[in-house]
Amino acid sequence: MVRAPCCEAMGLKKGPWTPEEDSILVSYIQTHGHGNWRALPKKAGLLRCGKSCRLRWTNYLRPDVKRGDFSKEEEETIIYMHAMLGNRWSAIAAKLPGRTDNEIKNFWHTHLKKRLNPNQDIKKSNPREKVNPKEHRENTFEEQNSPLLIQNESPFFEIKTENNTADMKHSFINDSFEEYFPEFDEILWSEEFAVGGEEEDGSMGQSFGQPSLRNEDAITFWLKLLAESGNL
DNA sequence: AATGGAGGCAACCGCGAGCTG
DNA sequence: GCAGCTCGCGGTTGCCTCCAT
Repeated sequence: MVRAPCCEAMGLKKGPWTPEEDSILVSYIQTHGHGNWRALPKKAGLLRCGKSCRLRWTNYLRPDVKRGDFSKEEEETIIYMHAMLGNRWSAIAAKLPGRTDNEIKNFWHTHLKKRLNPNQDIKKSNPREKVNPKEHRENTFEEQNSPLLIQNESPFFEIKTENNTADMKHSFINDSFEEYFPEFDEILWSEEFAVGGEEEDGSMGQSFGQPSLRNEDAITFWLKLLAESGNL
């Protein structure tokens, strides 16, 4: 398959968006809808690629995007969802109306990650060091799929809040997940783990497909499995 | 007041999935 | 079934701001 050339080939603009560009994009979409993103910038008269327009719209210009600090509830939701889903930012964002995956991802990396793993602070000696993306993806498979368990080597985690009033300690194995997120299984099963949804290791989809497992049982099963593999 | 490092955030890149002809 | 295209996602980068010295 041949990749469609992106922006740079056509001398299109990159970098931060100006207020003028924003207003052009907003007014075009409000009038015509976004339709085909690739064709949009040309029609709207923007020197940007469609990808850039889509990103700008979905992350910042959409009217329903919520700006500002994350609430305590939102933080806790992110932490819990991340513990369950790993770096599935879009799935986590689906649980937080008005928040975008990019925003959540940034928030996680800049605030929550450190708070949850103060000792495992990302190697800071050379933060801009280039990493081979391919290699990186392969190496971080475990982290992506069971970050909580890898990071803490225990099926527990603590949420440290600024005033420490909401410190929590969860046991995923013992607590009822639905207690915290009654509607979560809807996302988990309909969006994320529906037929063949997650098959990087070649087994997940298959096992999740087992109709005899209740949702909670299945979650428990996978958490136990991940916990065990983390101790190997 | 100048400067250098660290942190935060907006934006880009590359890949895979899904759709269509 | 295949090729080409678009879209969405997650990882990464680069710039800007803030703060300590």
